[in-house]
Amino acid sequence: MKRIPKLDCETCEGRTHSVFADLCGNELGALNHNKVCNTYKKGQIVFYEGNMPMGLYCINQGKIKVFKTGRGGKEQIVRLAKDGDVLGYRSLIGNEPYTATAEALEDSTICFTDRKMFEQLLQTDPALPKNFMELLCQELRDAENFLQSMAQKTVRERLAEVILILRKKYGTHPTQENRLNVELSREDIANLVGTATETVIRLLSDFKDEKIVNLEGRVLHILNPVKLMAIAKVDD
Amino acid sequence: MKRIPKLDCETCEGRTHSVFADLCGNELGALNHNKVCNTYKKGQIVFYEGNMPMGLYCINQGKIKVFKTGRGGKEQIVRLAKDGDVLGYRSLIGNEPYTATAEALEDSTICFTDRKMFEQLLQTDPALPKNFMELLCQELRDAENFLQSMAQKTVRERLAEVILILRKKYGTHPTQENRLNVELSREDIANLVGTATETVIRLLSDFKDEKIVNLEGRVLHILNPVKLMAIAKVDD
DNA sequence: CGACTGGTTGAGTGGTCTCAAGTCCTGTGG
DNA sequence: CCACAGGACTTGAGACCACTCAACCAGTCG
Repeated sequence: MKRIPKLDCETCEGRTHSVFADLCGNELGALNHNKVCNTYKKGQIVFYEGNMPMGLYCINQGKIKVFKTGRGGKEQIVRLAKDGDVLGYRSLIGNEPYTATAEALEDSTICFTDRKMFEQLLQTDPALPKNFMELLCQELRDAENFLQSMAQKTVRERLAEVILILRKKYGTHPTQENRLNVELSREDIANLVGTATETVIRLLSDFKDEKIVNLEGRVLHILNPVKLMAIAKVDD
Repeated sequence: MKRIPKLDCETCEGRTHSVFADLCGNELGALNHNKVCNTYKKGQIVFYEGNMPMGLYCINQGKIKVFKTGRGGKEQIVRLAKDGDVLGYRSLIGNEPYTATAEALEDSTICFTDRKMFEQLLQTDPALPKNFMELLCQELRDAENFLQSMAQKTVRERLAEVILILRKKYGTHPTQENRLNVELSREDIANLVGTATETVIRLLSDFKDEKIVNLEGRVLHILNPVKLMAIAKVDD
């Protein structure tokens, strides 16, 4: 992690689609004045499970995984984040220690505002609580949907679902239509699906044999999204 | 379901611990004026997955399960509710169809306020958005914790965890210290744990043999909570 | 009294996990 | 440039947890 010169919220690409989309000039100014910006190298930790949140993280650029660590050290990824997403607000609002750890999946730049600023913004801007409520509702819906998948689907079905979720979250490569715009290790995929790494490898290999995806190392192409949806048993 | 005379929010036992705890006199009056009250018999549906929410439900008295229905009709219970809890706010705030069905676990009385009133209250009372944010944060944390359990624990471990969750949520019988204050069918327990009914029966029977619980039909006594916690691998 | 629902028990199957033995990469230092 | 170490990835074999299917019992209701 390394401090870098302040980025300007005003021109931040991600912000326009974020929970801070409709901050007015004054508030933006205050936010700009208060925050600090940092870069994180791939693999570096943004915050640790168990620590108290001191403020809010906003991703300017990059990809982050948020995971809980169980007995035996096995990770369960509970959220994925990208440019424009905020991090750590769950524990900040609930005023409790982080229940998960956030780690950079690739080199990322992330801004930080302290708790005080955050609470002040929450009070001055009436749209902000509303936006956060809606964000929380979405997250909760996603979590409950995935909970159901965990409980009722096979690993094969969940893997198909996860690949579709990755496409929805991170989209496809700018120039290559079918290429997922994120590269995860087999282990990360397993920790997302909730299974063993070996099982992911075997099933991905099956998908490749069935011409549903193509694999070149961590680069994944979706060749047959329709079939993938059929396997995942999702409708959208 | 049957309409009953209006209950008074002012004297509602549950409200004092609820998200509406700090409504002022004016707002309470408006709420009282607007709402309607109904009784639901055990097994009756409060709202259906897929329908649009028309307002907010507040449980005056009773117990409710909220579940999602998967292919093959298998239910996954995603939430349990009791006196003082609000229902259906997730979809109401998110302005989307219900993603789950709510059904009475026992005879219950539930009040209903329409969307308009709800939105008005949300704007007039600054504490309300805050309370809902905190509620959503809790729910999200619980959902993520349970997601991890689903992914990493065995059915036996999850069953132990669920029994402890039931105790935490509904408490114990007024007169019998160890007796769970809720009676669920084996199938409901299975739909909570995310397993087959037969598996729940076998494992509960194991717990009984090990003197961890006692069973008389649906009445469950926790004889050895320490051992239960050890099995569930939880800390609190 | 049958029909029905909820609970229980048994047998067999198979999906997934674990363990173990490699192979393939990639970065590093000589 | 090569050798090497370490991590990521792959493949195989065996074990077992949990599911499904099926039969049966107990209580309840019309």
